[in-house]
Amino acid sequence: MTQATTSGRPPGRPRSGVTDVVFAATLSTVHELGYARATVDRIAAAAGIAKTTIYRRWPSKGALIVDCLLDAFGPVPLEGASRAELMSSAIRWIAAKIGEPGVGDAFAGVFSDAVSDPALREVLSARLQDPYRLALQDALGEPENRVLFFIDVVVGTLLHRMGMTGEPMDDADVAALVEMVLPRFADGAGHT
Amino acid sequence: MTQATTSGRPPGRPRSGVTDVVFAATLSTVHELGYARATVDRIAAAAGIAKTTIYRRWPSKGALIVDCLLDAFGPVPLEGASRAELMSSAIRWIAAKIGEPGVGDAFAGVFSDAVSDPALREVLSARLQDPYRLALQDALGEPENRVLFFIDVVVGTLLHRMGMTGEPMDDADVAALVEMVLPRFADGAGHT
DNA sequence: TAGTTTCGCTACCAAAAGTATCGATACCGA
DNA sequence: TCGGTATCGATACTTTTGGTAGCGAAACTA
Repeated sequence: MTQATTSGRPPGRPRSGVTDVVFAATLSTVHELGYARATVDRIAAAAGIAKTTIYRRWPSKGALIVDCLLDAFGPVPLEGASRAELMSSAIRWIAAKIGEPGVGDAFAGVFSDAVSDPALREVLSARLQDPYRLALQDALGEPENRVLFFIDVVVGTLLHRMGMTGEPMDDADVAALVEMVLPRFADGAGHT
Repeated sequence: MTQATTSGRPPGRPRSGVTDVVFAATLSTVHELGYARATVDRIAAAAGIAKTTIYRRWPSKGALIVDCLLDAFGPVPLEGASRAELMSSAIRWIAAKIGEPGVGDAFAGVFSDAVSDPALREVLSARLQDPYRLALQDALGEPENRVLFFIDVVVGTLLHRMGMTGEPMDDADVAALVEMVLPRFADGAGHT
């Protein structure tokens, strides 16, 4: 529950370690009620803590969701013998993550909020998109604009399906997405 | 200002023809302030009418935006000698429409709201997506799931770019999108 | 025990969607 | 010209929700 007591810890009551509980409560609440009805009050109740405690740690609901998604996603598994395998596994990985209960709704939800909130858009871009963009640039040796386009296509397609149907994309269509994207990225062909 | 007075009109004061003014006010307000700050109050003020008048015609803000988008988009220009030309022009058409001031923001905004509002999602799917889906199925002779996938890719990509950057996709990337999509749709190749 | 910080709790504010009411107005038919 | 009817603008209201303020209690250090 409490932090390690090794070195110069600041005085006062230590913060209780509730981030994991809050993340789990966030995803399950979003999964049960949808993004809009997953109010901060309800998330706090599901986590068994007070709403004010959430606002002591995260400056806004959007920032909480972004952190929650960061925790849910983790690093991209950029593995594969060839570029084709690497990109294929990355696409299937993000598709599977978005299909996990609550994750897709939360993702589409923050994305929606970011449309009319430049500050949240900045958070979303810098905290969530940039790490994956940089990892992809590094692994593929592609310029920034190509990787951004790749992300637009893959994530945009998956979120559009999620937003229009409420369900994640099935395996067959994910496979079609892989087959559509790969020829323009897997080898040196194609450019912007 | 008033309706035609030809035949059996219902008694009472006729509705004033303000839909065009409201649509224009909606787009310009969304363009100026963004989706979230384009409240119904402000839209009504921009249109020079009362908020209650808007709610007499549209049951919700989402329905208003969908109608506004329907009016802004109009029918798809499905023309072109070959399938490739037809699809290419359709993609460029929707990209250009989304790039028009206010349209992209409004589109991304309702889409966002629809994520956590099944009723609005139904409106969005039936009123906005289905007409274009059916027209494409008819023009291309493709099954429903293929056309839905096509729409997911094209619209999803364009909206993701709009949502992450706040700016519509530029011509070069739209061209890249066309080149990516065409080979999997323009001929009989590829299937889900 | 004194000092410091976080805790939960309650109350609160502001914004915005949507509703209710009411007098005024515009149209029809007689 | 005069009722009948339905819409108009205006105002006030309810409800929900993100976010803030203040307070006494609890947890930790020295």
